[in-house]
Amino acid sequence: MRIATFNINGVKARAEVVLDWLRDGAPDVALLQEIKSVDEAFPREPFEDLGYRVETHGQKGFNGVAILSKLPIEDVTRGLPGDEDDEQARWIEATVIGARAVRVCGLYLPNGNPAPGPKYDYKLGWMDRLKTRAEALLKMEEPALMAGDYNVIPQDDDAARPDAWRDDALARPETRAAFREIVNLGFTEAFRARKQGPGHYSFWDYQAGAYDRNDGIRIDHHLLTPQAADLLTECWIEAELRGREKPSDHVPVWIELDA
DNA sequence: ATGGTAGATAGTCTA
Repeated sequence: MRIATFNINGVKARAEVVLDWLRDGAPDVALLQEIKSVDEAFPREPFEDLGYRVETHGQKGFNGVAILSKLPIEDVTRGLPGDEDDEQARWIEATVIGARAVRVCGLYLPNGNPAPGPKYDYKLGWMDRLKTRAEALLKMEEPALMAGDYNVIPQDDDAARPDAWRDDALARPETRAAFREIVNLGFTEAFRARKQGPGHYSFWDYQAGAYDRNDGIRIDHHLLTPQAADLLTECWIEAELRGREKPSDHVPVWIELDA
């Protein structure tokens, strides 16, 4: 089972790019972030025509997540638990039925800038709720993963210019600590389980020729429960996509599970 | 120091 996470930065603007990408790579499951569309406006048909079930959790204008799956899916839930008043569409879950059943959570973690401030408080509060959901996933003792745009640069190695991000909401010490707390519950960060060292990025800003200068950051991650980590065979970043026509500012991050 | 770009939307907000 191959699963990719991809912040597409708007499904209306990116539909053709994403459809071409799906035709080329044919992931079994695609977790999409920043669909920037309400559910009713998501262009389901061309995705269904490629053999994907389409489950969306959108809102007007911003945010929004989706799960596309070639495999059967069950028990879809929307919204991160823990705050009834949170109206931002940033979380969707489903159980994907392959050779093994895998609980798949797609997430778009708040950016949090400017920090400090109310947006940063919302980010840290959201991460606290994420930790609670993560603890519950671990207790199931089944293959499960949480993947998406975390808006977290975990370590200095994950940025081309770490000093430029030092005070940013994506890299502040409180952000990194909250991310570590979740990982250290017992999750495997798939990419770092497969590859160490600097120079691996999943996002390049549209501005100032960031991609041409390889001025990137690695903020899109797969966190696996121990039972899912046992099934991990590969993890890779499809950086090449950033250099094509009309790209998203993020690129897909893939994992392959023996499931 | 500022502005540089992109998307959704319809004046700005988010990133």
